Amino acid sequence: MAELYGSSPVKARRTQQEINSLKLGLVDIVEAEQPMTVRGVFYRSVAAGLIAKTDPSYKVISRLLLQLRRDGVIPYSWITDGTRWQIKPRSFNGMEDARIAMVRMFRRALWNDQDAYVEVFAEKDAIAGILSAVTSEWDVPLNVVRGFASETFLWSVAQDIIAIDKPTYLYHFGDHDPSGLLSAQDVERRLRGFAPDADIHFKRVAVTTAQITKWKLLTRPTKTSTHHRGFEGESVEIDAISATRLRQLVTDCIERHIDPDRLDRVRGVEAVERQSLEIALATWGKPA
DNA sequence: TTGAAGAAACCCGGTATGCG
DNA sequence: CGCATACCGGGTTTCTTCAA
Repeated sequence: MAELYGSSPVKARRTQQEINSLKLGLVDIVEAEQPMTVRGVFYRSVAAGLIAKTDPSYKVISRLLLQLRRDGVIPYSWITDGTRWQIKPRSFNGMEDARIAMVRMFRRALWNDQDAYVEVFAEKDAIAGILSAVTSEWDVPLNVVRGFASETFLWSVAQDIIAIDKPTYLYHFGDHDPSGLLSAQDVERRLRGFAPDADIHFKRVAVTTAQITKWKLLTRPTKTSTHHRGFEGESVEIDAISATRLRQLVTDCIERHIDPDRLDRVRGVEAVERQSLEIALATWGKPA
């Protein structure tokens, strides 16, 4: 059996051939699921058995992805970095430009007419891209926690929940490992603390032990130095679940709270309003 | 040359240890 | 005993340094 890179106690260097086949594997992964984060590619590589889940291995992946992009093999647009951002006011190249943008971005708040309110939580950036494809479509907030949530962040989420004042359904996506479970529990506990009167229903959607057996997910040894009390068995990264299944999971979570008749009505109103907006703005900025 | 390791930036929880 | 601190665990990305 081939030794996984990085798992050997001997620091064996990769040959050029091994590096090349690793690169081919990376290209396959990125091509299939782009856009994704460097971290996301790393986890997918682990799930695919390409590399061990260790810090050095992560660095190898990140370096190879750098090369592949600089060499023009992988387009830059296929790799995303949600941790750096730009602050800039929205500005327009004239009124016509503004008019087009306004009509395009107009959306009716879908949940105003629904009896429930939904938010989704992701433990890490690596799956945020996958989940956001669905949450955006449904106008659902996606909260990316990054390990353990900050007090600041949870407080502001709680303020939204309090203000909306409806039965609130929170769905959490994270790893099946001691800290992952604790982090989810911690999000729930602190949110309830900040919004004690809110009607909150919190559910950890993934990774569950049922999913591990049902989908035969790739496991890794559990680190047992902290947080491990009461945790049995191997750990599983949420990245081991395919993007398709993850998308299906979120879709199910969200759609069960949607009343289709009311949705139809909102969509109808939205279409009419967008049209009105277009008409109203048609002469905007043009000489009478 | 390049792989491995360390550092930097930031947010956390839990536990062990030592001090007062 | 209670508190502060250190260190381990969880999350992300990139750059620099050192050794083979």
